[in-house]
Amino acid sequence: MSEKSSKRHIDPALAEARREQVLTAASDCFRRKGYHGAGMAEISKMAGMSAGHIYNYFASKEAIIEAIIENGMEEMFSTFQQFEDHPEDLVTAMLSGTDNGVARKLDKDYGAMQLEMLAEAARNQKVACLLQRSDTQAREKMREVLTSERSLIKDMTDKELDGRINVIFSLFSGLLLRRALYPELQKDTILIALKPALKTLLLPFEQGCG
Amino acid sequence: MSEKSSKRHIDPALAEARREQVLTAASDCFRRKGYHGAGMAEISKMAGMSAGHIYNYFASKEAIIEAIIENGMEEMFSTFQQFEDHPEDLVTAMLSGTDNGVARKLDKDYGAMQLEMLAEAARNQKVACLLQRSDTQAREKMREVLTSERSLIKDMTDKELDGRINVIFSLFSGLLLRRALYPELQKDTILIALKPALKTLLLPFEQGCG
Amino acid sequence: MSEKSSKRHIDPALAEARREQVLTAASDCFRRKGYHGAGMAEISKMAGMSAGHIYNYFASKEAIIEAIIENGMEEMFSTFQQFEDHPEDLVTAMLSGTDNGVARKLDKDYGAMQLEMLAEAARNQKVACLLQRSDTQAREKMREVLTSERSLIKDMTDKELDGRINVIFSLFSGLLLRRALYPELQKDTILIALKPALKTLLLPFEQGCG
Amino acid sequence: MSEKSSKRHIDPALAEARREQVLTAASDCFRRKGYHGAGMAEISKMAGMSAGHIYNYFASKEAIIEAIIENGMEEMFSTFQQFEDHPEDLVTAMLSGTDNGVARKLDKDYGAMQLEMLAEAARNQKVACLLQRSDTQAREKMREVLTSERSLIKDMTDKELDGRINVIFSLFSGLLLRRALYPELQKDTILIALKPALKTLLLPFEQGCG
DNA sequence: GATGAATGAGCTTTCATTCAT
DNA sequence: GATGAATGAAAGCTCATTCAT
Repeated sequence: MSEKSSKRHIDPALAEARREQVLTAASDCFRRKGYHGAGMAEISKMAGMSAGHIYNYFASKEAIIEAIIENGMEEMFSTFQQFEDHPEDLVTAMLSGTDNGVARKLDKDYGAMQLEMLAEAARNQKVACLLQRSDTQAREKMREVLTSERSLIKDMTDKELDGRINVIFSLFSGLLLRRALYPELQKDTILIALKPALKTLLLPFEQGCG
Repeated sequence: MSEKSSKRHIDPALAEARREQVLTAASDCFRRKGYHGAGMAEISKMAGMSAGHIYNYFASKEAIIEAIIENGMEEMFSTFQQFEDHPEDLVTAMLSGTDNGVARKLDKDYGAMQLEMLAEAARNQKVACLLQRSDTQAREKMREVLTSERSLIKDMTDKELDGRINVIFSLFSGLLLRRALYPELQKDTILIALKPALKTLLLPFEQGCG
Repeated sequence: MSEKSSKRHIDPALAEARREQVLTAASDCFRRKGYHGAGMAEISKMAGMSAGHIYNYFASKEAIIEAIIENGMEEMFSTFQQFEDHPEDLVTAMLSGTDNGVARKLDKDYGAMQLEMLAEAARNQKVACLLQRSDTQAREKMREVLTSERSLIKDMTDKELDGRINVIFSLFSGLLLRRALYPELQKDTILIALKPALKTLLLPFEQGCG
Repeated sequence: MSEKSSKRHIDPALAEARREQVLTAASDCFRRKGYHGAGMAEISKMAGMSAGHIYNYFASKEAIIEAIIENGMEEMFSTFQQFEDHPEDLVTAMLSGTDNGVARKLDKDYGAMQLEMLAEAARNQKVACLLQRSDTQAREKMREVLTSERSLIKDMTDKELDGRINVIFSLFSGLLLRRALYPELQKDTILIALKPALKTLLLPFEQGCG
């Protein structure tokens, strides 16, 4: 659970700065070489400190990727935050938010790191749990949005709601793989088809799609 | 780089059989343990030959996974093959094929290996090329289907077509990540929302979606 | 329990020879540097093989010292074997056997290795168990000798017998420490006092010692 | 080699107090974890000062154990001190003192540390010298006792005296090893046989032992 | 063709020690 | 005097790869 080494530091600001150095360096290394391919030696060199010293801030290499994931979780939630802030109707809000979402998924570095973590999750229970926890929270936030007063599909069965949410998430996270498999693909090309699909998923199915 | 050892074999048929033994064994090991988790010792035991002997057929461990990807390309995108075989109308065909597609994406070991390959593509040019080539072929096959006579959207701009195809692919491949992030998710829950979304993507957008 | 790596070897004679090489080298290193002070690199160099290769014969560094102990146990039993082989009366037999026993305890290398193992036993449960098992077997062998027909103290209480055996063992094993603390001490000087003490411990106490 | 750091201290009394803090803490740690098992971090925490600061008082970790041995010498062999203080006859005095001696030798932590030092002596000349010097002093003290007027064996050859002293020491120090090899052994069981053996060693051999 | 013994570079991690503050 | 951040040289161990047979 606790990704931090239990060592006490006299200057917490310095310690936090050092932790950030390590996380930044490690993210970069993992992205380029993968979790298993990146060695502590390389990470330490890039972080500008000795390998041994890293262990004053992180208990293990595994603790480093866990911290990276936890950092990433907060960022993910900001995506959903904007839906609540918008006073407009939900479909419009979500569609306008989509632009940013697509751009992020198609970013090479962001995507590589996400894929690396997902692949690691298949073999590493701890990593899997962190990612699943994060995903569950994101789905719950989404459920709140979709069942709020202004939602047009607020009176759905739980199961249908679950299906819709997961397909929406699938749609977005699948873009990660598009980037890997078709790097030249442009955001606006995607949006041509993504917006109608999303609209379908945010409105009652019967409505006009017979 | 080259996935085959350049060694000449006196009995090419035997050599090919041996290569198959190795690929079969390695696929199984990689699926269960991951690329990094599976060792040559384990692969060689399962392939029924010595570890050293494998190097008469493959230049390296990396060459093995490259060969697996190459072999696996057809299967990987065979989901779309069946669309051509069906004489019915396209939407129906695709929806009926969806069942199998979803099931496969939700299989744990299959998904883990796919993710591992995709993550590897982010840092291994050879792997990336193989996967991209495979994806390109699949998209072209899809394009043929969607522009065939029986398609309802055969008169689209290339760009819109490209967008639709990529979003459809996104939708399916995103399920890989759903499996990793939400293992309890059931196929039928997904289908509730997946089918309407797919229908939207296979019909003209104006038609009934305001 | 099993001190051997589970790896199968096609030529057991070669494997056994390699194991011996390692055990000989490791004994020497442990003697000179101690268990913690001797590194696998040094052992492997002295054994004439790579460090990695040692792990084909022993599962860990700990397994090596365990094997050394187990080898030493057999040797220890040969000391007691001679008591049974002698047709003479017990006191004479044991006294004559004492010469060898003293000589061995005073041997520098033998003693250093024994001490190293005993010190390790204080922190390492596995090592402690092996040594204790060995000691228990030795005490039981001794008990058989002392309660055999020709023994003059065969009708003792168990407790007194236990006391005598342990004091005899103490007397001999204490010589290990004499060697460390007083290296110039000669065997014949020891024997002057050791033999009468031993005689006391092998005869009824009342007999003439009032 | 030199157990003290050569650093000059402005307040020698404070420096000495700090040295004692370190030695007390280190003794405790070594006793519980062994020389190799105890780290400077742990010692420094227990000593109430920073790890780095210890190096103002001791040149190295090794210097600490050397100082401990030097400090501990008197206590280590104080068993024999009491013989001089007793006004009674020697055999009685020694036998009564035996109780304490046995108890101490059978104490687990005390014994573990003694063994560790003795093992260390086999490879560390400085440690060996300190221990040998201490042992020599103890043997000389013993020699004085055994050649005092009240001793029954005061007219012995030097060689026989040396033999007797060393066997007596062997007998006691061998108990250290008994504790390691047979932890359940009780003090009273030992004493049953230890006392007669000791008596033999403190009286002329001819007297009643035929 | 086939083996598996053997290598050696690499891994993560630990810890005695140094030194700027 | 005193700190603890920082170092760096090990440590034990793994494993893809090579090669004599």
